[in-house]
Amino acid sequence: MIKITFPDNSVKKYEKGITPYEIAKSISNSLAKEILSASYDNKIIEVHTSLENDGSIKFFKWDDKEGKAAFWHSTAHVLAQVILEIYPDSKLTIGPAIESGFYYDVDFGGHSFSENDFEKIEKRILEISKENHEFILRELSKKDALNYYTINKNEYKSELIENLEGKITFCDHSNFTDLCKGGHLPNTGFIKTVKLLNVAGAYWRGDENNTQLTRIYGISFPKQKLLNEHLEMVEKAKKRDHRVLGKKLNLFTFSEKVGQGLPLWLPEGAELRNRLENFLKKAQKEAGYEMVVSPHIGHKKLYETSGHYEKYGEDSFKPIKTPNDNEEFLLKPMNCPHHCEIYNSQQWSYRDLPKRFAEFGTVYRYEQSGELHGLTRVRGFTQDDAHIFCTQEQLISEFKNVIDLVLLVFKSLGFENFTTQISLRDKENNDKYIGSDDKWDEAEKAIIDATKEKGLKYRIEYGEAAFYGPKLDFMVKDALNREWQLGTIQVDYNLPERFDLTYKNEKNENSRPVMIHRAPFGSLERFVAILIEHTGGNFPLWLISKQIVLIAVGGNHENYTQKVSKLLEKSEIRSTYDIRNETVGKKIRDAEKMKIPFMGIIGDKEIENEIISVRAHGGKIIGEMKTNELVDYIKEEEKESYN
RNA sequence: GCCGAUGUAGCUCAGCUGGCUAGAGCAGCUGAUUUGUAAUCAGCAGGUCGUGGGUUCGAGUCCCUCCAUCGGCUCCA
Repeated sequence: MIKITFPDNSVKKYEKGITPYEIAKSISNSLAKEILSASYDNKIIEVHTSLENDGSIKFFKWDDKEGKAAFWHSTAHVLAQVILEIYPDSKLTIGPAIESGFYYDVDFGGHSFSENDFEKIEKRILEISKENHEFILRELSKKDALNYYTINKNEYKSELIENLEGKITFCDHSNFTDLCKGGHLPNTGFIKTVKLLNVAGAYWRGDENNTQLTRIYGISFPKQKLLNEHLEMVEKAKKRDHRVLGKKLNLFTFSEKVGQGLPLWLPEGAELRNRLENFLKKAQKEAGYEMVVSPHIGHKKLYETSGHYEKYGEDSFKPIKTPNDNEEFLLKPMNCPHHCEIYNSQQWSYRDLPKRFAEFGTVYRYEQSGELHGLTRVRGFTQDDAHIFCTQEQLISEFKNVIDLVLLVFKSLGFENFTTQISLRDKENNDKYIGSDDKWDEAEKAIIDATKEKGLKYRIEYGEAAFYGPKLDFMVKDALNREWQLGTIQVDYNLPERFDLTYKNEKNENSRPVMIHRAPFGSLERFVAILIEHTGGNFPLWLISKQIVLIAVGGNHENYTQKVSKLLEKSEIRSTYDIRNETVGKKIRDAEKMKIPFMGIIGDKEIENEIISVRAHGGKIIGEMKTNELVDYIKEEEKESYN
């Protein structure tokens, strides 16, 4: 007998060799029906795995992350089976579950695979699923495993096995077998509906020098209803897409003639963007920053000095030449070299530090065409950049101050669900980094301590640091759950060296300052994009371009309406009016579509009593008020909208 | 850059297997209406069907090139 502990800490004795599925069944039939996966001593196991020792068990259902993972991974197996059935010459590689669904990477050889192939595959997956094949994991020696894929001519699987230690496991179901570490459904019968979503190219092992495989994405569910719900959710999310809303709300546009990845800000969008800039300018001024301005191009030598030309020159826009071809300039891909030269324009004492130079600097980078994405990935964008030049001793406190600034920005705009990523050096491969180990250790420790102290949720990524220093990034997800980096704080030991930046220390000796790159928004473009998706276009009152629209009843009350609108504007309420010859209903509908927070109705009754009938976006009636009351009301609401 | 898909009016879309002057709704313009909390009615105008080439008696529809967009991969100073 073995002792098995349950999540509620109760312990029961079972025959040795019992499986999680049998245990579930012993508790109740309905539980057994719902069990998708299980773990034993916190290790994911198969529901048909025999338990030989004491341990603690957990069952996973559809509502658990682990349950979904088993479900989707198992579906990937059936997908693979069908692919081999239809395309016997194709080679399978890997097929994991992902956050929402699964994929399988396949080498189809020369065959071109497209969405047109989906239907027959989906149909066949469901046919097989209905046959209730059990997933059975079995162990093989490395030799036998390699042998299997030598016979079946699959060098991808062989490569995977070569890199595995210990026991190799295969998973069988129906007539299909696949190298697999485990984590499956009891049987295929659970899969009631499957939808293949798209085809993509993906390089073997994520390396672009390797063969490009065909990746098939899909998702499956235990009930048809769940699939429908999922598809509805995706449709809904698409409506929040900043590219869709940006068009509807007249915020920005792109033009083929201007060029890809080069956004054009329309008046409403530009106003919003200006307001964001002003907000940050004010906060930065309070935090001791000084604004600087630098040109959009810089001499090639500047970037040779900074090292950027050597590292990225090939992938950049080509240099601009002078008419006599004697000199070359680059569109600036970053602001730091300029700011280094600003620092270098005079001599500093340790008493002057830290210097904090800030600029809304527009930069140009040649991003690969396939990478461009609305406003989140563009070729010309404006960073809310600043560079802090400080002593090594000041680093920690400066770093913390920057975190505070980023948090202020995020809080004011209602970003609550962000995560942070600390990017450190690769532990093994230390050569590619610039600067002494001591300084790196100190800087890395400073970042980790500061992040912990501020109580931030963080994950550490080794090897993700820039070659010049470690960094802390603030990540936020978009409408479709894709993660984007917004704010960033980076420590830099390289540029002060390359630009020979100095200050006089207490002993009147030249000392090297440390540099911090930081951008709370990251870029105005990406930030606005994510802001659009977060708010669904319902921007906070302090930020939105038009706070209220005054709607004249009929076409007749235009003078009074315009007069009130001007009065509001004088009191710094951002007001507009609608005196078109249209019905009130129509004008309200239009204002609703443009997501204007407040609507003020003005007709005979209002003119007579010198009041305005106010309605909020979404239909809530605020009530009737005098102009000055309305001003106070909106101002109060605006204050609250800062969070 | 790579894999796959898409591109028809300002916007959202229809146009089946190639066949007379390419359609609709919204937006726009004109007129009527002077309106009370999410669409008043009527009329008009608007398209070298992304670009360039090809196949065909005939191309929005089939093939190729390029451009752009979308979903991924790689990349992201």
